[in-house]
Amino acid sequence: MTTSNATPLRDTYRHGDLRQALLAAGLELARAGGPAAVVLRETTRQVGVSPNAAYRHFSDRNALLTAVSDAALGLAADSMVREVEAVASTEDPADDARRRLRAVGLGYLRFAREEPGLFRTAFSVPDDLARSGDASKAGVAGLTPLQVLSASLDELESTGVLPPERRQGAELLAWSAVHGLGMLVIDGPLRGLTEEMIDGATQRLLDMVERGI
Amino acid sequence: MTTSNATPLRDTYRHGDLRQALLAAGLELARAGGPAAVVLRETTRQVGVSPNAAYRHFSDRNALLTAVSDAALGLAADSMVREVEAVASTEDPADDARRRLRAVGLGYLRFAREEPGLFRTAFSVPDDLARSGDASKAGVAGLTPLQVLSASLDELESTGVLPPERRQGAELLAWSAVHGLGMLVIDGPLRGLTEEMIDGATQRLLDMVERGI
DNA sequence: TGTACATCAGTGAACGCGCGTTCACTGATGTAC
DNA sequence: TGTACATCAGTGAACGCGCGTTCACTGATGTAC
Repeated sequence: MTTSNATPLRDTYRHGDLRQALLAAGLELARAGGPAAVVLRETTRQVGVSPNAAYRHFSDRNALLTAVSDAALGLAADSMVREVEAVASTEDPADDARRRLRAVGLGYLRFAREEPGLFRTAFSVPDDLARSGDASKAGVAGLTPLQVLSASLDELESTGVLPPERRQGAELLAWSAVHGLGMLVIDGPLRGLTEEMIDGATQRLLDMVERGI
Repeated sequence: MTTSNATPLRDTYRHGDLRQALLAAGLELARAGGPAAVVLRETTRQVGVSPNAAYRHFSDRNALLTAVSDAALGLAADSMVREVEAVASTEDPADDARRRLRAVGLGYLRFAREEPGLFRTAFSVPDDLARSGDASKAGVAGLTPLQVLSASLDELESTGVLPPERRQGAELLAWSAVHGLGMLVIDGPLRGLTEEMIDGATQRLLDMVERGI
């Protein structure tokens, strides 16, 4: 099964592009039910194809889930980028950088709250920092979530807000804080909080990151 | 099935205490394989009892998983309490309080790293803040993880380290930071980090919480 | 104290289900001459 | 341009598996008289 994860060598298929169609169907299943809902047979059913047809494009169920998970990470990146781009620039670059870092966190948490199924799927496949910049995990802007965060932290450093000695590894701190709140809010003990409470907690959490990073 | 979740009315059973035995077996399965490994049939197999015997003590598989999850939370609380108790008191109560809050976080992260299967199981059953103090989630000290954290924050306030206006909701901030790091480290993109790197990240994360809470 | 009876924890067998995966195949498409 | 052939995306049928759950039961234990 050499073509399973690679770009197909031909560009004509009976189906059109079954790989893409399966991926899209898998994403919808993940959106509605998280990683466990990405069932190979159901995915093919959605597309209207026999179950084993999937094996032409994915070596097994796990390869499909990984592809769906990567795509979900790309969508998370999109949400983050969208929030960052909504920040208007002023003549105070340091303040802009600060507000953009907050936007990164806001976009991440917005994604977790609006698409909990995709959020859980994005982090359901064990990953590695070394692969957190893979193009397969990038959104439409071409950046992965980690890269969006890193770029924001770079800006924070270059504008003098973040001292250089605190720059290295700062990703882990910001990411942890925001990831933890996301997890606790969608699945965990903070599930029962009202929208307003979550908004408040989010702002205070971003304050903490800004102050403590 | 009225006796499923309650304490049995009789104290003699053929098995001794099947409910407890199933719970213990479920915990071992969770320890090794996370929540998905808590399979009802496998649990009864471990105990040496027929599959349907479990239905005398748990209304269904989900009730068993919930009980296992609660027990795992209790073990997390134990780990936190152990770390807090290892902090020697000095004549500086404010510094003691600070170091004890760090110990709370350290115990939480130690549990996540040493028992990833139990950690994941503890947070696999959707919960509610209102139920985060239930006795079923308490460890040997009688406290749940949230209660251990709250007690530490109370101490931080009473010693004047944490201003009263920042006390409310401070649980969410500390919890999020530490929970996120735990999740990212055991399952997520930070899985590949060395022990030393995780230790370093932990210290910096606790610095951030202390500074930013 | 002895006996008859009720309780109910655990048994044994079976169920339907849906899953992931494999097999031998078919027939539309692309290509070489 | 026409024909023969090779490729290979998708088919149809089947598999073994282990799951959660239900059924009618049994026989040891506790209890009432």
